[in-house]
Amino acid sequence: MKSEPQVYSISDLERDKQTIWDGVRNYQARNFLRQIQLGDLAFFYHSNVKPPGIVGLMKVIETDVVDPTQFDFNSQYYDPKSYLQSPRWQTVTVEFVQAFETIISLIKLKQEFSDNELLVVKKGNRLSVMPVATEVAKKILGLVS
DNA sequence: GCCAACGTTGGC
DNA sequence: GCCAACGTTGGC
Repeated sequence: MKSEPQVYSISDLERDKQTIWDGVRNYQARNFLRQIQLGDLAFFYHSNVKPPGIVGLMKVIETDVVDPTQFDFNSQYYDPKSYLQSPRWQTVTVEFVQAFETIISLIKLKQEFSDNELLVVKKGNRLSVMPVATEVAKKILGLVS
């Protein structure tokens, strides 16, 4: 799950302990959010910074959360075409688990994984939420220690 | 700052 | 339904 750290960083999550992962406005990314199961772990990825990469780990503590910002007129994520009776955007609530001591940079990820193994290293992939296979996730965690 | 790789919009 | 124009993401 990607976030630009100047908008919301792993440090912010550590401070807040938990957060609703709001603002996703891409249907493919939303569909991935819908597939997330309670208790799933997720990597926190810092995008649009130097260097980009995975900076920590979090845990999903609530699924099928209606993104409140879609109904918030003052939010940049306000969606006038979404209705209270049938919300368009669902997301999850995540809990802080761990901030890695060093970033696992995108460069490192590209060295370790093919774009078939790990979607985030695929050229042109701009989705802010992507699935990671369990075996790949284990290997990534292995890079931390 | 550039630009590739998308996704979205709207005229037809 | 097609597709040109436009907007956005995000690595580089």
